Amino acid sequence: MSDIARLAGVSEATVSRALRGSTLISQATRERIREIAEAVGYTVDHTARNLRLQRTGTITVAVPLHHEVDQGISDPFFLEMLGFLADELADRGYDLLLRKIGAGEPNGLANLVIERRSDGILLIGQSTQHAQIKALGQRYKPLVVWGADMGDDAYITVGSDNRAGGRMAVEHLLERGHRRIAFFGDRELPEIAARFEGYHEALAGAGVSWDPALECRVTFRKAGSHAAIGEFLAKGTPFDAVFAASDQLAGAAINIFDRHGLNVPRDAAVVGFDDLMLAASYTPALTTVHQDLAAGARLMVNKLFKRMAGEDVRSSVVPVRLIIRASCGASIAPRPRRRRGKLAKT
Amino acid sequence: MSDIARLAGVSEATVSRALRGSTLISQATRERIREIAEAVGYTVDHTARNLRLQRTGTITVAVPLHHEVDQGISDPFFLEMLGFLADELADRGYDLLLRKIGAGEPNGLANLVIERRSDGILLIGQSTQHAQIKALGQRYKPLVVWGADMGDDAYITVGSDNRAGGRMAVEHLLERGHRRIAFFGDRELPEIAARFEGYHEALAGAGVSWDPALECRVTFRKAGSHAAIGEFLAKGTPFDAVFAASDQLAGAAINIFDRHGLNVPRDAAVVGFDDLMLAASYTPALTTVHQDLAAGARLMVNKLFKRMAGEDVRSSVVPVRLIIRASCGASIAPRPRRRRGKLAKT
DNA sequence: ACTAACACAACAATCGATTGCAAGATAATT
DNA sequence: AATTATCTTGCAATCGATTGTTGTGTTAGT
Repeated sequence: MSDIARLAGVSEATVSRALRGSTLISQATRERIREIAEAVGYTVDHTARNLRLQRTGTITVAVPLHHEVDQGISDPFFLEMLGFLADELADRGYDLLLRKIGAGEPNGLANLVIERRSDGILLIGQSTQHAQIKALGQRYKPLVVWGADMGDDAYITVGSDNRAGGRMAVEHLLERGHRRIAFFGDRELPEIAARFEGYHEALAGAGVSWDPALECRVTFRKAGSHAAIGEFLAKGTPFDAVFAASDQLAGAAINIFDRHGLNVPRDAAVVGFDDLMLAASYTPALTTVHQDLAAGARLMVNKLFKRMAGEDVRSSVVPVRLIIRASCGASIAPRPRRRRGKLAKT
Repeated sequence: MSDIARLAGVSEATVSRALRGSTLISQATRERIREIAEAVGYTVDHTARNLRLQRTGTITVAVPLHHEVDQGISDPFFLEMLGFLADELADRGYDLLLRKIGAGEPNGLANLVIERRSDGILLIGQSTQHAQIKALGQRYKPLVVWGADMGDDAYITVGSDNRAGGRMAVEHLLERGHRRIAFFGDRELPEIAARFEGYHEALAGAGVSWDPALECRVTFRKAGSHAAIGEFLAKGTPFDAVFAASDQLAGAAINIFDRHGLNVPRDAAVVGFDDLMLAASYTPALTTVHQDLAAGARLMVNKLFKRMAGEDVRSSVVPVRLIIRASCGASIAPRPRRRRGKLAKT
């Protein structure tokens, strides 16, 4: 910057003001300085700027990991969310700092704050860390969490209407005549718990009594989910449909059913939750509850910036809708047989 | 920090040295200062520290987008890679700054450098931007790219042995008696091109002539892939197996085949590439080429830090291996039929 | 007892940008 | 012509940490 000042024959102060477009500097010099800066390829040093402005220009996006999954993030849901958040933050000129919060590190969350590396925190999911998040939210304001509203106002959340989604999914299965609808998911996670509530509500609304044996408590960990679903099948509980708490889980379920000789949707209908991009590419394509992640990300970022500005904002819920595809049996096409090696046009 | 200095009755310089463990400070005062810092909950201000040290403590991880996919990152591959990179960087005390580089922004890559926001750049994939990356690599050293080695030494790459992977996949199909093996993928991407080479090599090695009609140029974009695969089927080119350039694509192919009444692996075997966590959950489970992303991420980060230290390092290639699952027909189990609603244990 | 050697700790400059206040230059008013 | 008002620009402090150099106190050697 001092180079620019020297070249332009003005002080650094003038350069700084000119480049920020301050009206204190005359139009003429402002443009002259801009041209010089352009010519020498100058860009401000963010580190210095941030130090002076007492900010970081960065937002932390943290992914809390469940205790079972300490090795890695596996759910593609995170990626889709991350993509949308990256866009929203980039639009506002902020950087995205990515962090993983292992359940093993007791104060992983608290560290985010005391390290002061970012101006705000976006948490993708609550995992099983509601208590820690709550503690953090009480003393740290620029925090927005994607997940379920826990009722207390300890921290701001943005999340899908999980209960409604669960209800819609199960009502659809009920309409199609299914009565023994299993629930696959880990109710320790707040969002999943809400989806379960919707499931339960729908059953109750249709006068179908719920058999606890229809619940398969399956975690998100890959090996765990396979084992849990296998055990569920081994128990032999009769069922004719499954509401899986995530698309990933639905996919795993369909796969394991297939290995056990059960066809979806013929032997059991399956409905998922998330509507990831790959949900349409599962075989059969997944009927699932669509979450509007773009809208969710925008809401999260908007709320975060409002909180950073000291405004008070409240949690909000993003509506969901049911996407009907093949896995619930809604559109089963007849399956002609073809001889291998001789495939004509279809 | 000045608070600590006052409390301890020493100068800020001493505090700084004590906290960094300098031996210039006596053991006694060092510990005393540490305790005080601990007590008042002090942590260094990274912004100030980085300014003084002329670094940022941050590594940019950038995802170049193909021109077709400007709306979002969709391939779960990125997420898995990202997770591993996050771990590696965290271990070294560096932050991970995430960026998307749209193909629409001509100098999106160059901006990364002139903005000086990070001490180094990791690029996940080359997309169709080899020329830009090359230009960047010539004047900016702390850059490591995940992808295919392009022969010229314009920039350092770490990547799977795509050619060998393609060869292994196709050799396996050949061994199982398949002869009309289609290739699904977008050869404009360097990695995919290498996989195609392996495919071609394997065919040549087995003395099987290649029919150009067996190539389906399908991009990664969801809608595009569906359309392209549909067209391929519509053309009616006979085939008995598919080598898909990614797991995601393989999944889409299986799904579309299914809609057209073709069963995998009965009517056509499918082999993918990546071995994403979800590959095992596809139905049928995907035979695919496993990439060791953990090793790849470690290599990338190691090389990057070496380059940042001024050392000269070379590109390297990570070996791959074939994972055989059901989609190539290797382990087709008989499929008993069950009546819906009456599922006994299996 | 005097000096050399050494261990500690403080001073002050530095990283690069921002900004309140003061001062200089120019134009306008009486 | 003198004075005020209006524009522009510069000075210097500031953000919080790091580090070369200097200064002080202690110990050891002869």
